[in-house]
Amino acid sequence: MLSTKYNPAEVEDKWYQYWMEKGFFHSEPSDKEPYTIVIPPPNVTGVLHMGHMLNNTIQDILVRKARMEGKEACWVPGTDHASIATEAKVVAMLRERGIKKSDLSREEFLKYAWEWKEKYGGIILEQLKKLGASCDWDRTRFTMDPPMSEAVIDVFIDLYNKGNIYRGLRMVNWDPAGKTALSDDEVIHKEVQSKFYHIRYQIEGTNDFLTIATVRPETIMADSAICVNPADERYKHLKGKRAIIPLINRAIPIIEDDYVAIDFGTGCLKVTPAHDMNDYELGKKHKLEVIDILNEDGTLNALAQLYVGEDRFIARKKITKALEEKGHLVKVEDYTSSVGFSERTDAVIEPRLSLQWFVKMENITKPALVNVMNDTIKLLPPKFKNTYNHWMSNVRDWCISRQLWWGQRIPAWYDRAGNYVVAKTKEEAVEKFKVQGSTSGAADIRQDEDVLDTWFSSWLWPISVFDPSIFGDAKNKGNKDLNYYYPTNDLVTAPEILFFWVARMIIAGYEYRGQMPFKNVYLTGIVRDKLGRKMSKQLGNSPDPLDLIANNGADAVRTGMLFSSAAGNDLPYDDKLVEQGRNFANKVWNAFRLVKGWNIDNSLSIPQENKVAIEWFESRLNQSLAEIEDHFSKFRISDALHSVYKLIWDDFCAWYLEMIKPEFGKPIDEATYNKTINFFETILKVLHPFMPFITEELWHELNERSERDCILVAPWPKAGASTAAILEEASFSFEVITEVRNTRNAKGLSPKEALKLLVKGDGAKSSVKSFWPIIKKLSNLSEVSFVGEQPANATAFIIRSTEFYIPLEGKVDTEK
RNA sequence: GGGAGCUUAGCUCAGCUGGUUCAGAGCAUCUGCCUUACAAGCAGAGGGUCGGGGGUUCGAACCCCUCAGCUCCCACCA
Repeated sequence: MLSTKYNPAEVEDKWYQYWMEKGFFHSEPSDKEPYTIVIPPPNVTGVLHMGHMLNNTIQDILVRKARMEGKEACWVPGTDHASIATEAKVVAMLRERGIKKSDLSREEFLKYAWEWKEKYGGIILEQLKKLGASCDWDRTRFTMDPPMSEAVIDVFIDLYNKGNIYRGLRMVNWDPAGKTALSDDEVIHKEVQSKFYHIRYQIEGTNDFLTIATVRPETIMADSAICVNPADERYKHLKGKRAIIPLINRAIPIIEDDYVAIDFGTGCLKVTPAHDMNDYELGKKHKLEVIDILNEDGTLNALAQLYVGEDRFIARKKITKALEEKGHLVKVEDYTSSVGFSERTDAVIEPRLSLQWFVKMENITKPALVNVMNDTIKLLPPKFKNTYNHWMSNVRDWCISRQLWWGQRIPAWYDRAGNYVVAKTKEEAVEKFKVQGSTSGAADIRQDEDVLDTWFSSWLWPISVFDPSIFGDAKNKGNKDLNYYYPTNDLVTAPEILFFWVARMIIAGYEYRGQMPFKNVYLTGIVRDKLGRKMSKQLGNSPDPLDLIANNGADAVRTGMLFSSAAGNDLPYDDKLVEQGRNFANKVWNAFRLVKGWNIDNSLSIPQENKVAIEWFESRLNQSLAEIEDHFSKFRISDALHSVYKLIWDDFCAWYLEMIKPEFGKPIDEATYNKTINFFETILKVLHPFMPFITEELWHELNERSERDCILVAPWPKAGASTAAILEEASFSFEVITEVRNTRNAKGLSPKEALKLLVKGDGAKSSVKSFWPIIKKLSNLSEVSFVGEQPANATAFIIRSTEFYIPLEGKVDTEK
């Protein structure tokens, strides 16, 4: 006797292993139409969280459906080296072991990092298997696999040779204590009580003054201009004049820019391009001088003229005093501002200009913009097109150097004089120096210390997973895999990386393949908790996905996640959803138990009502299949699941099975039974992409199967014709049945009395002729007779203009 | 500050082209049922000024204007 409860634990691992053993997930180029997805590679040291679950469930659904449709389905898995996040984790791990990164050489640090990667690198992929992800594991890639890294270097060199990579000044977060640049993620912003100093500058050639407000008076020696808003009436008279920096008496221009807020501070802004991110941009725009007055340890240098060698904060105190003495300090206000601190040394971050590597975007972005706007590449939901357009039309050059060790090291080499060449190896670099007339040998040159931005490797992902060898070699058209699988079909990812990653993959796709990397981009929402907060480790508000799977089964978790996740909308997660998924699996299981328990009598002929039931369900099934197909074609995956859910729970279980169910202990006729098995198989197939495990299990329970006859490769059912008439008749009949049951139940009446109370018609012309036996069966009304001759002693009831008659006398079956 | 979006039942949301699914679904709540597949179930019920106001239209949850509230992304304030 089969348990009334479905037990996923007994089933899921078994089938996953079977699929793997039989090689069902593996794909090779073939005659079939390819269907390809590349996974958004999770951080190599990451663990599975709810966002991954949602994302990968959607991908798996798409891949499984494509596989059933007879396509050559290929889902490429892999991981990302995620330089910042991984390096931070390794640093933290070392710290726990009492090792400071600063005490290690680059080589030693990288050795630890690779050890860490080897140890934890595979975890997340193993977790995806528990979810049922049907990836082609033979194709697993890592963004720092040697060939993948080589591709990244090739691209750098190629773009450099084409003039699309340059060295430029950029503000970085400088840690004066650690004497190192920090990535944005290593900076902790804190609200700090500070002072707002109002300082007056004399206007050249007059006895007038203007007053600026600053929190950093020690940087006035680095000022290049004073800026006011052109619309500011107060300062119209200053146009074209110059102001004199107090104490050092240097004259600087007064410029106008609407960047300056009229109502903030005094409306006059001191522009200090060397020591403020915004001022730098402003300085660039107005071609101002950049005067860097700080040393790398945060002390003032000779350019400052004053307080040379003093620390910036000491200098601040001293200069404030000096300004006050000279009458230049108008007032000091309390002010709260956000200040960046070094995560490593807790020193106040100094914005510092340094030479970084940039990708010049204007030469390579155009096809990426055009082909999204004209829907060659479709963003789903399309609302993201606006955002994309706005961003791509205003792209800034991409700073690709990162002050880290974990990643692809920039292939630039410097000689002692500071000249540089870009070359793949040291030997090549020496050669290039030689060509330039430099005498630097291998011992004289050193490689750039920085690594490349993680996205500079992952933007190649859809190409390099298939063939990493094509970059920087215009003649290389790529291998068989690349030509077969590229462009891929769908990309499923989170909207927050639309620009970081998606846009850049599109750029790289056109630059290196002259073709889009994927056709559709499905943007999922963020998984949130009940309070609407993003699920995160810190908050501890995320359930452990593996626990969820262990307790409810992967099928339940997959459907649970999908029940409420329209594309691009956030998913408010609730355990109830998984429970609903589990209940659904159980419902399917019990439907199977019912059918499995029937005895077949092949001498029985098919009863009329079963014929009708079959005809109806066939139509209803086809109607649903068309609906499901429509949802899929528009990437309404959640809606597709809802349709499947309704088809199975309501139509198949609640109506169809009840219609054909033989009386207890009695056998079923063979024709009905066979047809029912048939239907069951079909609904299992459409359910398979959502619930791969239970469907595979039941597929094998319903029939004897050969070794490779698995539901995951069973042909996807196509919608046939459905007859409107029978669907209409059925829905009307269901109304009648429901009315009869309800009226009687609600009022505790006999059917006879109940029918008198039924709703009167609304004018529709409907027939229930062929459904009459079914109505009688399902509403337990053996004595009710249908339209036509009104029997003697009968009373009529009407639903929607159709009359029914019930005898006033005689036995009315109320007991059943 | 720049951009995008949201507001429909207690909760989460559908509602796709303005008109036969038009006021819906699931969950939650309440009522009655351990009924021979399923209590992880079945049969029912209640619950709404479709954020407020104005407009266009024969007709508005849907289009326009406006007000209010919320969310996200980017840039971050001398």
